[in-house]
Amino acid sequence: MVKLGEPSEYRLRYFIDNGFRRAICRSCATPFWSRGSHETCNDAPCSEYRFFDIDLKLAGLSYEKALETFLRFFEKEGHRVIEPAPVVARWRDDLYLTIASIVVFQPHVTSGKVPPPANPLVIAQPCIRLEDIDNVGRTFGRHMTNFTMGGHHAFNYKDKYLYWKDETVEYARRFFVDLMGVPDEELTFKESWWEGGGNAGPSLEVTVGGLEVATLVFMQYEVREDGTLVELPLKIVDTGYGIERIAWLSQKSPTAFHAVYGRDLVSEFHRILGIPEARGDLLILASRKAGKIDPEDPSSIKRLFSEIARETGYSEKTVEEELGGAINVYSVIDHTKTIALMLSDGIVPSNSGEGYLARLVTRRTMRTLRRLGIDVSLVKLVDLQIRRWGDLYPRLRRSRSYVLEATELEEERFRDIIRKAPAIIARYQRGGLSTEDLVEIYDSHGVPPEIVEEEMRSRGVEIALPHNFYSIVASRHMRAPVKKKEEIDKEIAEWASRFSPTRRLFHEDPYMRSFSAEIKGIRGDLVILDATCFYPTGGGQRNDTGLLVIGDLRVRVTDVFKIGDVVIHRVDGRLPEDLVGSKAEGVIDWERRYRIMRHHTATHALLGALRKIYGDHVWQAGAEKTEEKGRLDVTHHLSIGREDVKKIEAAVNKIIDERRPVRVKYMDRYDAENKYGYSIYQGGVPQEKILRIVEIDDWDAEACFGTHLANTGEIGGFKIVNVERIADGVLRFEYVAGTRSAEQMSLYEDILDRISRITGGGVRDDLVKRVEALNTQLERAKGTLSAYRTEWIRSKIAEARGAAESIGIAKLYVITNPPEIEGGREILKILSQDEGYIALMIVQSGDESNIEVSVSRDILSKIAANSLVDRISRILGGRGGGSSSHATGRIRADADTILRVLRNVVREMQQS
RNA sequence: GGGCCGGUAGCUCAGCCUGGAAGAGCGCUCGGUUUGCACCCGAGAGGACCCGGGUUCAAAUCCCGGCCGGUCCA
Repeated sequence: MVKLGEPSEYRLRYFIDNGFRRAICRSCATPFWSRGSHETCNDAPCSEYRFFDIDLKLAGLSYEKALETFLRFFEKEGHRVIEPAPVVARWRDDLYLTIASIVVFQPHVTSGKVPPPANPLVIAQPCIRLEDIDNVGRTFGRHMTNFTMGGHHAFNYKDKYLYWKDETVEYARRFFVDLMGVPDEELTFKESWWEGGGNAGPSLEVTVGGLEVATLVFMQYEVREDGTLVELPLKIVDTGYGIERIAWLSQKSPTAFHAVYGRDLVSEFHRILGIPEARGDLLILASRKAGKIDPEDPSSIKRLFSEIARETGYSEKTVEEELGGAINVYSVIDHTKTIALMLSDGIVPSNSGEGYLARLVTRRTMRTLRRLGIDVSLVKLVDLQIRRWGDLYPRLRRSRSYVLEATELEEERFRDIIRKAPAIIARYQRGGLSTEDLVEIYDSHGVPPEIVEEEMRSRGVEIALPHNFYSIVASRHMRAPVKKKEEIDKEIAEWASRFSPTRRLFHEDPYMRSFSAEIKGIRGDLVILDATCFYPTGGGQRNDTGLLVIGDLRVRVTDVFKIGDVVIHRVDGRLPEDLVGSKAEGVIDWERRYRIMRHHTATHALLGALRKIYGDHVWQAGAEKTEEKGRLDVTHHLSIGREDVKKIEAAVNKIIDERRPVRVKYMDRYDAENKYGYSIYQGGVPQEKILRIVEIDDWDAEACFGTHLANTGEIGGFKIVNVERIADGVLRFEYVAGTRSAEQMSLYEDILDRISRITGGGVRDDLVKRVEALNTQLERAKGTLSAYRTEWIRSKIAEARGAAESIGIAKLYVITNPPEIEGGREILKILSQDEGYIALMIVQSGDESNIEVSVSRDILSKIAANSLVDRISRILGGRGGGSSSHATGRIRADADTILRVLRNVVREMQQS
C-alpha cells in the first residue's frame, strides 16, 4: 500500500484553475490528476508505453541535447545552473553514493545552516543507485544503475519565499507540454509520498504516455523517531527530471539504452560481446510493453515473451534468444558506465566501504560476461565508456589510466577466484553440496552459485540452486544494528550550549603560547573561558595541554574539547563555581603543540604529494596528529614499497626545502568548491557557510580546523616510519617531522647499537658484514650439528642392537636425559620399526620425569606402549597415555625408580 | 563498520570435526632411463604447522587473544 499525504496536499489551485481532473487508477488505485480521460494512472506497470505514439515538437533529442534543453529551460526561468557534484557522496557520512540531486545539498543546506549556492537553482546531477541492479536490462531501460537527475530546487525560508507546489507543477507542464510538445491530455500527475534522510513530504509523479519522466517532491516535514511529522521551517522544492527518460521520450528509440548511449555504441557492444542485435520489430514491441514488466515477478518477463511471440508469429525460442541476448548487452553497457563513473570519482575498489560498491558492480558485470561465455576484457568495455562520455565528464579522460588500472586489478582478482573455485568446492564437497554449503562458498569465498553448479556438473553431479539464494545470503547478515558510539554527555552539551562561542585565539595566532581570559563557566573539573588558545581535539588533531592560572591557583589542563563553538577545558581537579568571572592566565605546552602542528602541516604536505604522485583517487580515509607522530590513512589500490617510500619522502622534503607559505583563509563555501574542487573535504565536510581553507601553495588545499605552521620550511624534515595496508585499498602512513625525526633516528641507532653489541666488535662499522658472517657461521653450525646428530643417532642405534637388555621376548633400550628430545624420539622411532624393541626415553626434571615409550609392532599386542605408561603411572603416580605403539607420560619418580618398575611391569605383562 | 572463511615444505593443498611420532602433488637435488615438448623410474633435501596465552601426560588439531590474507553484506 502506497502511503499518501492528506488529499488537501494535492488539491492545487493550479490543477483546479487549469481543468485538471482527479481520478483513481483502475489498476493500482492511486489518485492522479490529468486533463485527459485515462482510467489508469498512466504509469508502469498499470499502462503500456504509449509515448511511442506521441509526436513531439522536440523530437530526436540526443542525450546531451536533452540535458541541455532541461538546463536551459530552467535557467531561462530564473534558476542558476550549478555544476554537478561527484557520484561519490564524500560530504555525507550516512551515504556512499549520490543517489539524487538533493543529496548534493544535504545536510548543510536542507538543515538551514548553510544557504544554497543559488536560489532557485538547477542541476544535472549524475547519480548511481544499485538497488535495482538485477533489473537493469530486462525492463529495457526503466531501470539503470546510473542516471542523471535533472533537479530544479527552490529553498523557501520563512523570510524568503520563492515558489511552491503550483509553480512547480506549472513548470513541469510548460516543460513537457509547451516546450517539448507533449499533448496536454497525455501529461499525468500521480499523487505520491516521499521520505528519506529524516525528511518527508507529498510528491507528484509526472508521467507522459505511460512513462514516468519526473518526480516533484515537496519536502516539508521532519520525521521524528516515533514517526510523527513535524513541519520544517525550511520548505524545499525537490524535483527530479529523468534526463534518460526525456531523451527516450524524445527519440522514441527502441530502448532507453539506445537513447542514452546512442545506437552506435549499443551496436558496438553487441558486436564486441558477440551477441546479435534483436530484430527491430521485436525490440520495439518489447519496449512498448516494457512498462508492464514487474521486476519483482520473474514470470512477468516470461509472459511478455510469450505475448510477443504470439503477436509477431516468431517462435518463443527466437523471441527469448534475441531479447534475452539484448537484455544482457544492456546490463553490461549500463554497468560499465557506472564503473567508469565511480572509479573516475576516485573510488578505490575494496572489500569494505564505498570501495565494495565498485567491486560489486565489476563482479556482477564479469559474472554476466562469464555466464554468456564471452571472453572480453572489462577494461576494453570501460575504455569505450570513457571515450563515449569523456566530453560530458572530462574527469573520465583525466583519470583514465587509474580507471583502467583499477578495472584490470579487479578482473585479475575475479579470475583468481574462478581459478581457485574447484579447490574451494572440493573442500566442501562430501558427495553433493547442501544449500548451506552453496551459501558459504559464496559468502566466504566469493564463488557465485552458477560457477559452483558448472563445476559440479563437470564432476557429474547436478545440484539445485534455491530460488531464494540471495535472500538466504542476506539473512546471514541480518544482525541487530550496531550501537552508535557513545554521545557526549547530554547534560554537558546542554550546559555548554548556554554559552556564546569561545574566541579561538589558536586560529587568530597559531603561535600564541599564553593568553589571559575571563572564566565564563565552571562545572566540576570543566572550565569555559571567553577566549582560549588551547586547541580542542578535532579534525584529527589532538588537543593541547598546559596550565591555567587563576589568582594563586594553578591547575593542569588535561583535555580540551568543543561542543558546537564552545571550547571546554578539563582540569585536574574540581574548581569552585565562585571563580566564574575571574581572570585566568593560560599557558599551553608549547613544545607539544609545535610538534603537533608540524605533524599536521606535514600531513597536508604528504597528502598533496600522494595525490600528485599517484592520482586524484588518493583520498584521506582517516588521520591523526599527535605529539609523537602523524598518521594518515589514504585510499590507493596498490601496495607501497621501499622505493615508493623514498620517492614520497623526497617529494615532501622538497617542498619543505622550498619553504612554501602555508596560507589560512576564510572563504565562501561555494567559492572554495569552485576554486579547489571537492578535494578540500578530505577531512570531512564542515556545516558552515564560510570555510577555513588551509593552502600550501600549488600543492594542497583543504578545509581544516587545525593549527598550522606558516611555512612548510618549519616542518623541518619528514620521515615515514611505517606503511601498512589496513584494508584492501587503504594504506596507512605513519611519519615524523622536525625534531621528532632526530628522536626517531636515535631509536634506530639504539637498535643498531644493540645489534652491534650482540654481534661483537665495534659500534656499527661493518655491521652488515658481521651479520652476514654470523649467518654463514650459523648455517655451517647447523650443518655440523645435523651431522653430529645423525652420528649420535646412528651410534645409539648400534649400541641398542648390541646392548639391549632382554626381558623375555622384549629387548629394552633406554635413553636417559638425551641432549635433544627430537633426536631421542628419532631413535625410539627407528628402534620400534625393528622387531621386539621397547624403547624408552626418560627426561628427569626434579622429582618428576617425562617418559616416552615406543614399542615394536610385533610385540605390541602383548606389551602396548600406552598400557605400560598406564601401569607405571598407577604404581608411581603420574599420568599419561597414547597409542599402543607410542605413548608419553609424566611420572612422579626419578629415572632409576621408573626403570626398576618398568622391568617388573614388562615381565608381568608377558606372563599374563 | 559487521558476519563468514583461511594461514601447514619454494608453490597448490590434505591432515583439524573425533588430540597420540608432519603428509601428498608440483617444483628442487642426485642417479638411472629417455632424447618429440607437463617424459618415465628410483633415491634425497626441504617445516618455528602465522604469533602469544590457556587446557592436557600429550596440541597443527580444542579454547581465548592478536596479526595477516580472502570474501560477503551495510
